[in-house]
Amino acid sequence: MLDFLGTRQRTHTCGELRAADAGKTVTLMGWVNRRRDHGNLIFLDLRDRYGITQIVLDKEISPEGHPKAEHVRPEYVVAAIGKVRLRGADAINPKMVTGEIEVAATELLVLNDSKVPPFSPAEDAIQNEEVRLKYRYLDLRRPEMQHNIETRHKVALAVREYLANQGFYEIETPYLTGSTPEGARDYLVPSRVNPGTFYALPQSPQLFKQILMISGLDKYFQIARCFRDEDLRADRQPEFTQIDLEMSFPQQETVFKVVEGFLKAAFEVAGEKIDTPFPRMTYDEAIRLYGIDKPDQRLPPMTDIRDVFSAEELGSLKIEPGLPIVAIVIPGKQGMSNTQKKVFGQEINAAVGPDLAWLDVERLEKSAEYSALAGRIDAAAGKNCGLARVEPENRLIVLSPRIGTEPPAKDRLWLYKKAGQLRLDLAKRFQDEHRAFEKKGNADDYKFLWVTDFPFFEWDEEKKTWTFAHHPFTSPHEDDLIAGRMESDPEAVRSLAYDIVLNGLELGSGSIRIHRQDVQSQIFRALGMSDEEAKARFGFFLEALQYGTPPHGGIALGLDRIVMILTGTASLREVIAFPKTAKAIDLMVDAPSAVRDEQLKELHIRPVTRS
RNA sequence: GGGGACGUAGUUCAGUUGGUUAGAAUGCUGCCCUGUCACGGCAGGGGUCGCGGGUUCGAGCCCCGUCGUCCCCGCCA
Repeated sequence: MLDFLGTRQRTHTCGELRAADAGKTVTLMGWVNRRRDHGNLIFLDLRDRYGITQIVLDKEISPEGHPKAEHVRPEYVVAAIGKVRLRGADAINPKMVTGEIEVAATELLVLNDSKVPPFSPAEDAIQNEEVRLKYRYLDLRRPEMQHNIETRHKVALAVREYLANQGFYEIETPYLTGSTPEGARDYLVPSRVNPGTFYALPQSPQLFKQILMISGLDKYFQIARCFRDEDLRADRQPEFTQIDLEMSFPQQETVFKVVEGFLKAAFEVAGEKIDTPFPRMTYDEAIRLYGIDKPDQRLPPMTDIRDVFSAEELGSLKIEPGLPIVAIVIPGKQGMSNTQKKVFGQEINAAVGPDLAWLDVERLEKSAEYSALAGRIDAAAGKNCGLARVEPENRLIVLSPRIGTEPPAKDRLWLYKKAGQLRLDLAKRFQDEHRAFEKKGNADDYKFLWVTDFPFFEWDEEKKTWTFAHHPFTSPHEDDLIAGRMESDPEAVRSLAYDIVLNGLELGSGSIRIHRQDVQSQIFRALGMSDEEAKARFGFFLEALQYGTPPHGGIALGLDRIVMILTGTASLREVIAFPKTAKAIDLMVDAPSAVRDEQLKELHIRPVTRS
């Protein structure tokens, strides 16, 4: 039998009563976390967002409430009315913040019952993610998830507050819109009143925020939902949230400062201190030192050690001339048994492939012929990594292209990327030994980095053409424009695009935009895009550009990823209230789903069955 | 699109070389218990071994297919 709430009101939450509250008459409401039945004495742990408080039902104190408590089960919703009292010295629970007190109930209202849940919110996350997602409301009751959602809220609020104080306006942009210039697939929404046409859900508010600058709004931000119909990953959901901003008349550094400011504020509300400003690194440097455009600086960089080899050594070791020789340090990795070394060797062989040779400097050290070389390698790599020495505290692997190797292995970029991948694979493989990925509770836990000077063009191997590396409204370096490199040497043109990287994760990406119509046309021409094509895709925007566009630029950061790092979780699903599976399915609402024929007809859509 | 891991009770898992009636813990149900807090004690119930097909005298176990979840590559610039 359920009780009616009547005019009862909650007086306190389940997380706030302390010893100082002893004697107060209170009304608590919440979910039954656990029930411990001792016959004439029943304990209920009452849970809400704020915590857990122990309620005692004593047959003598509450002859009516006690029998109700006998029938109460986990996840029932109850109201307990009674007096806060101090627990006896031996009954204090030091594990609970409310552990010094309990509520001796005089009255118990059973406000709602519950089916037996498929898993208990009182326990840690179950392995079965399918069940967690299907019963998301139960999963979200777990304190851990409530903490993640709380952190997300606090971060978003801190960002809003910071940006508002810096003079940014929060402005909403449409969800029902046209295709934006990111390269991903669009989610399409059919138009009923315009047969055969579709809206696209925004991959980002890119064009709108630029138009807001043309509109003279000066500083814009939005915590914006974005949609991209691409295959998913642990850190990629089909809909995700960006902290999106744009400002007029900025230099790159102006944008960096704003981002550093709100990140500092955001981390602070999550209880983490970070140092600003963040270091800067060019794209070329990132590739050379880390083999990737999003370096994880919790690990030592790579070193090109070609210079320490003598001509004879290069010859006798059969190393391809003219290409880098890359040394990779595996921190905190030393002693291996012969069996381990054998397995290790096979793993690296598989990872580097047939075009690259590799050697373990420890082996080199032991050879009479090369021990001096080993010392020089060690010194060079150590210096670059800021280490006094590499072997034997750390392990040193050297990677070089075999002599006579064919393209693509002859390409520096290919080699650096391959080495960078190996560096990460090895770091992941030995993370239990070096523990570089574990939080240490200081500012070093968060290695922020600005990566700048991205190449403007990118070679599309599939389409055999140059394509834009960022998006087509990114401004090239003025110097490269002045020097005429757009035509003469497109590969060398740098863009005013920048990424913000944290611990090897791309947090966000932005650029200074093109504000001049003549430059914009030049870019489209360089990309081989005809005036007609450009007009068809972005006509409204090109038109807008011609009405007094101020220099402007901005950035967008993944809110979900920031919260993921702050909560130390391994998947975006842990920080999104209602996420989707790797196949973009919402298991709780069962979306996407088939719709009625009439609905399709109304939308002028006919399904095609693929054979 | 490709590769990998997993799928057995509500949940977490075990299940040997293919061999009787598929087990454990926990949760669940009932009874008992006035100081527990992962309470405890006694008793009980609970299975389409993801699904379909095949091999076999016999399949949770072997084979083929399929579905689902997760991870990675491609993709997402």
